[in-house]
Amino acid sequence: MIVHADLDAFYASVEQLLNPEYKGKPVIVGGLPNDRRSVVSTASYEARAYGVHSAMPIVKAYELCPCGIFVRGNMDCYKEKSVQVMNVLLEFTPDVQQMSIDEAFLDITGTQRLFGTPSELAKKLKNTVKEKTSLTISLGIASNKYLAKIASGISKPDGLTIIENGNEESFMLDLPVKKIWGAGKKTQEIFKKYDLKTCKQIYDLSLDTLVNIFGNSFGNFLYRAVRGQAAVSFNQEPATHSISSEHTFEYDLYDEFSIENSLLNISYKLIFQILEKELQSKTVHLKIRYSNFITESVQTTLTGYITSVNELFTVLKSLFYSKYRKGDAVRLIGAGLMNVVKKESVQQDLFDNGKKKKTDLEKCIHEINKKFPNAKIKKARLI
DNA sequence: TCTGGGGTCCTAGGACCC
DNA sequence: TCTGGGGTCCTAGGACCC
Repeated sequence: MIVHADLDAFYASVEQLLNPEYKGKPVIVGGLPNDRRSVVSTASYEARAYGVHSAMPIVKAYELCPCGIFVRGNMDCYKEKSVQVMNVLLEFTPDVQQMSIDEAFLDITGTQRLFGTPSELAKKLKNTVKEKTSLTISLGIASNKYLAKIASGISKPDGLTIIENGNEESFMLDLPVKKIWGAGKKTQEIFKKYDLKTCKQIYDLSLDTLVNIFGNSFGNFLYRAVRGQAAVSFNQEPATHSISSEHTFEYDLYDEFSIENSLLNISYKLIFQILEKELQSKTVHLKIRYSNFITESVQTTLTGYITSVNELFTVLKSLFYSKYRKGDAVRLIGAGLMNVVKKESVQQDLFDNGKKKKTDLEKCIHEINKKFPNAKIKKARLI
C-alpha cells in the first residue's frame, strides 16, 4: 500500500503560520503587485476563491484580488518546514520517498499492526502532521504510486481518497482526461483534437493506436495509466542530475555587458552549489530567451571538470556569443551544469594546473559570504 | 494574463565506431 | 566506390512537473 502525501497550498500556508495576521486571508506567494514579470508560486485557498492560481502573472492576480497579501516568499523557511513534515512522515515508515519540497510517497505495506487499516493510519498521519507542524495535508492511498498521486489530488485541501484493492481500473475509467497526471497542456490539446474526454475512451483504443498518436514512450504510458497500472519509470533513480540557474530581466536587455554580468552572477551561484554539495560536471548549458519568447540553448562538453567561476564564466561567454543574435533583446538568460556527479566517485584530474588553488580561493569566499551575509565578496564588475 | 525558476525525461539527428 | 547494420554518445528542443 502506498500513501501519497501532499501539503495544501504549502508556501502560502507557511506564510500564514509565520504571520498569524495572514490567517484566513488571501495570501499570494511569488511577488509583489509591482513585480511586472513575476508569477504566482502558491495562492492560499482564500486567494483561489478570487480565481488566482499558480503560474498566473502577479499583475493578473492583483487585478483579480487587489485586497490580497502579496509576498515574494522565503525559500529557506519553506525548506525548514518541509524537513519538519518529512520527519513526521518518517515516524510512520522508514520508506519515505520525497518527490518535491511538499510531497512524498510512503510505503505503508506491513504497518497494519502498528497503525491499523489504511484509513486509520491516514487519520493518525494527518493529525500528527497537524499537531507537530500546524499544517494540513491531503492524502491519497492506493496499491501503486501513480494512483496514490492522482488520489491525493481528488479532494483538497485536507483531503483523503482511498482506492481499494481491485478498484484501480474502475477508478481510472471514470476520470476525465484532465486528471491524467503527466498529460499537460499540449497533450490535452491532442485529446481534444481526437475528442477524447474520459479515460474510458482512451481505454478503448489499442496500444498500437496510442503509440501512433502519442509516440512510443507516452503511448505506452497512457495505455498503462488508464488501466490504473503503475508508471514504469516511477520507481527508479533519476538517470542524470543537473543544476541550473536562470534570470528573467525586469526589462529586456540589449546591452551585452549587462547580460555578461548576469552570466557572471549565475556562474557564482552554480559554482557555489557544486562546491557546497561536492559535485562535478563537464557539461555546460546556456539558455537565451528573446523578447518574443523564442528560447534557444547551446551546450558543450569539456574534457575536464569545471573548477572555478572564471572558467565557467569564460565557457558561458563563448557559448553566448556563438548563439546570440547581436542586437536582439534578451528576456532571460540562464545556465546549467548537466550530467553532474558526486565528487568522490570520480577520478581527479592528473594534472592540476593550479586549478586547486582557484577552487580553494572560491570555497573560502563562499564560506565567508555564508558566515557573514553582509560581506558579499564578489568581483568588482558586479558592484 | 504577455507567460518564474528548478528540475527530469523524451525525441531526432549527427558523429563516430566496429 | 554512391553506400549495410549494430551500437554509443552528444546536442537542441520540447513537454511536463512542482
